[in-house]
Amino acid sequence: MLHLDLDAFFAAVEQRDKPSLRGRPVVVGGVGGRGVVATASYEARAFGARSAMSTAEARRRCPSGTAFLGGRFAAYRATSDVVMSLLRELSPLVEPASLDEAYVDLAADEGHDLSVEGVTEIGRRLKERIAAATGGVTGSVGIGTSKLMAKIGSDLQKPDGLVVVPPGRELEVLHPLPVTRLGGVGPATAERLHQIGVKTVGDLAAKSLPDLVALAGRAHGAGLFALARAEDDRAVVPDRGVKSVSHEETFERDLTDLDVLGREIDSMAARVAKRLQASAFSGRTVTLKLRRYDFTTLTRSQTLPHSTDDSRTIATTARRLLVEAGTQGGLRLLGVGVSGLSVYAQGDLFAEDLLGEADPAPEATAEEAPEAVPEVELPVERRWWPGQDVRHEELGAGWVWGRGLGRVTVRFEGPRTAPGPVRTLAADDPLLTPADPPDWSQAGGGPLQEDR
DNA sequence: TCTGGGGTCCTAGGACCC
DNA sequence: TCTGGGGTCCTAGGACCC
Repeated sequence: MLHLDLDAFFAAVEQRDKPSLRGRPVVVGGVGGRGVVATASYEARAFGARSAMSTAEARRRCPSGTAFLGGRFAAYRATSDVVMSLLRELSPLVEPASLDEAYVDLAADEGHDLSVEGVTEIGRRLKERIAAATGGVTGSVGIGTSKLMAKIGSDLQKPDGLVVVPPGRELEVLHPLPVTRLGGVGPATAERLHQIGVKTVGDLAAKSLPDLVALAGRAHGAGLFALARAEDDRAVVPDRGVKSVSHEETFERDLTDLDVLGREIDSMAARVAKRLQASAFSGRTVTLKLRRYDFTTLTRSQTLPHSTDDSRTIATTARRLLVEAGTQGGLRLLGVGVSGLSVYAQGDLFAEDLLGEADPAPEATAEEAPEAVPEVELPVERRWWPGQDVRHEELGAGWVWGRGLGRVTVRFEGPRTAPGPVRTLAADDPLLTPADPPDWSQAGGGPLQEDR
């Protein structure tokens, strides 16, 4: 089994596409007042910036000149797709765990030499090919006899690491590690384990199955008992079906007004419906998620008699659940989700058509979706966000560094240019427009990164 | 200027059914 | 004329992952 973990992935893509940021601290995540860090570059980690930390805290820790960027998920997905394709050349059994992580069952391809030397060479060549194909994004690779050992291995020498755990050596690698390195041991389980004197995986292995079941529940307890012994027969599942679709939003300020919140629900329901329609799914259970002013979080759900992918049905249900739950004290977050998904959808009116005919139905509802999204007039500088790709008709391609007071600051550079100049423009400059992510690949077949 | 957003899985109680 | 039992569905919440 091989596990790949791309290093500080979002930040690495930003540094690739923005030459002026190479070698400098970069933080990617929410850039608003209530944002948190998704990824910090290794330069930013040196100042204490960490994933899941509030962006405000990361700003306090990092020096001025640190880039704080919102995410460019289209760019991350495109790079992730390139990497996943390389993995699929190794084996038909590839399980992406996220944009930046995947498991590969090397044994599913009979051509591989699965000796320690053989898999080491596979890992080495894979890392080279990834760096070359992505314009320099690096990854850490772990290889072992199970998903557990592969994942542990990829974590041991980050960044740009390669660790092979030879068969038979699992426990000597595993037992000295802190229990928190096991997947499934988060803050709550770690705290309870510490209370019974368990700090390392070796400590965990000394506990009985009934003790662990009492501590963590039946499934989780049995899972911990097995993992502590390096017993792990979890298979690589190439395509885990989607189980739910949701959208949620934390507001800049807490909201109380039912009309305002209702419009937020409409817009979130429209986004969820659009994604359901795009994937030809619909679902029966609508869930509303609320986070109150004091951070207490609750969900309310209703299962409908028929599957739906209709934004109005979703919105109406969610609005009803909001009225029942109440907005007392103010809400900092609302979320709308649909679960209980099935492939054929659109309620019983259309179900017959969809099942019976090749033509997958005129999607009238899809065309109507935008009507539910109110086009709110934003302050002119709010059109721009840090990290965003833009193009200026005279100055060329660049990205947004900052904004405010009716102005926007843009650095004009791209993945294949030298660090470029900065210009401050009027936020309503008609020559400035949002742009697609830049192309980092060497389309003309020129020298690749590895030649440097 | 504390604490995101997208998910998954598990547990537990009550309703309901045979 | 004390209280079956097992399975499924629904709802809610919690833990966890990246």
